[in-house]
Amino acid sequence: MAVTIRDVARRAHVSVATVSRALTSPELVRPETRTRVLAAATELGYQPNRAARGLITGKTGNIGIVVPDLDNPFFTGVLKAVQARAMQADYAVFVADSDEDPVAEAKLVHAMAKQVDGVVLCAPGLEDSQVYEVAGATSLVLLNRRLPGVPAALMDSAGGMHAVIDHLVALGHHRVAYLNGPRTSWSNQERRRGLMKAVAKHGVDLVDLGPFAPRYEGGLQAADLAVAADTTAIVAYNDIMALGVLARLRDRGISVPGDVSVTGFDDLTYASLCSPALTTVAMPVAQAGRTAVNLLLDWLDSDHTDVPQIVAETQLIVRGTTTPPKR
Amino acid sequence: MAVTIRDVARRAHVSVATVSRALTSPELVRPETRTRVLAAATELGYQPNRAARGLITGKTGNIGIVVPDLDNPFFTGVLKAVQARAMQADYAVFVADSDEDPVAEAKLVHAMAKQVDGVVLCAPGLEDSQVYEVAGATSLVLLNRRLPGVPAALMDSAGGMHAVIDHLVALGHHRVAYLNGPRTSWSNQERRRGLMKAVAKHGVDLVDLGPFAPRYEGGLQAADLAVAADTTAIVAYNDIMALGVLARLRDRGISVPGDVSVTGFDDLTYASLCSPALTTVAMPVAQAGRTAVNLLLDWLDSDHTDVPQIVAETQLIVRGTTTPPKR
DNA sequence: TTGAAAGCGCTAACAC
DNA sequence: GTGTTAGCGCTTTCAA
Repeated sequence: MAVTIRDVARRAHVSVATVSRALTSPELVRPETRTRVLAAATELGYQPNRAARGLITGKTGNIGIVVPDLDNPFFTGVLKAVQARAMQADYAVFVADSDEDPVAEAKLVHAMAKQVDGVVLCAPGLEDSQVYEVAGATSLVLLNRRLPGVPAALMDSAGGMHAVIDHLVALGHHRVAYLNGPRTSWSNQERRRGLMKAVAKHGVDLVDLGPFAPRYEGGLQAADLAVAADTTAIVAYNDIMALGVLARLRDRGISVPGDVSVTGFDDLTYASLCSPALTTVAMPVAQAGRTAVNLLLDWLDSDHTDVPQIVAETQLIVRGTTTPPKR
Repeated sequence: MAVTIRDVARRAHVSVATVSRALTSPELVRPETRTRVLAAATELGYQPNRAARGLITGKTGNIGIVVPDLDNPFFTGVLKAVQARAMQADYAVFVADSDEDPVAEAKLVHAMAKQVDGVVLCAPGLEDSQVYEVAGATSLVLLNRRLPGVPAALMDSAGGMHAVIDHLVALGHHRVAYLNGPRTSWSNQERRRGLMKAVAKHGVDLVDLGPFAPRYEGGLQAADLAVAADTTAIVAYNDIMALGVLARLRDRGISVPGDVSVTGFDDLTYASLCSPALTTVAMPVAQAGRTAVNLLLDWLDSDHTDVPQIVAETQLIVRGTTTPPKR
């Protein structure tokens, strides 16, 4: 068995209470005692049992994150930042992958609830009411989704999408296809909102396609529909779909950007490695991940009068898949 | 506060002990009692507190996984499978990212040790002695690394690299550059082992370059060196480096595969989306991830006489970046 | 088959 | 400033 607080107490010739205090509230013990306890703890290699501590304090020192797909670099980008920031704050992190299934998303939060102080939730597919329901089980911070009363780390997708249309219009495009991600996804709604606003402003002719699975395969499928609609530019819901579109167009001998311009969204690392490199919108995932953890930690000892929702800026990255149309 | 075992006991008109038994050792209670308890538990939405249970059983119901880089799809591929398999077995999973730092890798395992029943360790940079040292802290399964006495989920990288050379030789290449990953990495050693064997067998002229950082930037840097060495084929340690090589060659106006053939390793999804698509070796990451969890779970209730090390097969994927050399 | 009670490792009153 | 003690939610003897 591992070394317990009792072993340390014995070794330092004090009571277990003093050891506990020396470790968690140093100001409550005499400096010399504290030193002695700390020395004993170090010699023994003592590590407090967090589960036992949690049982009594009600805090676990853990946070959770649930994401729809760990194969999607967008979410692992968030995850990486979340885990880094959490570790810095001395929290450990549980991950769960819902496999894009809303039912699983809710279930996973509930399952985690007992073991964490709060969770960062990336659940684009969950209904609002469901989100409120799971919010009852544990403290929640939403990532990339805004809901009244729930803290959130957001990214300005609408603004990014507006910039995409501004860019295409500037190049001379008038007829544009938008490849929808999942209809109910907050992310898709936001992107579409920015799109519609820009489209209306510029009087662009919009062909609204989909919804498609926000995956490579979805792009493969969407490409043919977009081509049939005879547009000069294809705006994909995200990079992965755009990559699928690019692959399909290449297979069909349709040149990008010669015959058609294509844009993605997210700025995944690998999207810049295609030839031509993808024009896309950079999402500040790392920043949002860090922010989410900060919000969560703040939320845990706040009176909840103020519900922070922080928006990080997106940025259009113009690369090789967009040029003026031929006709 | 959440609903406890006491609430259930009260509701079912039994003692807490009976509730506990009904939930964990059904055969010890009368069927009717059991039914009554289960009903009460369901009505109340009771979920046992795992921390409290762990305190007494010594098992946490959690496993950990530590990886060098959550931005690397290779590791998130493993992670996804690990988490899926763990959830299936009713385990929750902790993740930690060491940021490629061996010191952090060891520290993270120690930090996790108290909260998990075991950990899946992806630590290419850790020294053997360090691995044994952390193995003292908790049950370990190594991923993609073989060490006597420690269970491991392996992939036949050496075989995959041998197949790469066989392929290049068959195309007519005689002078090949190998771009090393980190020298001390087990993975690089394995790949190099397969390479050396094949090179010796075929009498290929090998230019051994590096080590380089196993990242996109490493490939950027390596490309120029490989070109200067005047080889007809470049074998990269992994796909990410190969992607860097491709980008750099494109920038320099060197055609692939016209002027030089390039191969990667790992078969990341996005490696198939470059133009031309990358010839590479598929690593069975999902399979290895699942296997790792299975091994860990088995290990937990085994007598440790048998140390399983399971090797999954790799597969050469020939795509567009390899052709016969011009000269 | 069930209940009473001890106790896992720890923190938080409450005494001193 | 420090020790004693109760008890967090649960499982597991030990009796009945």
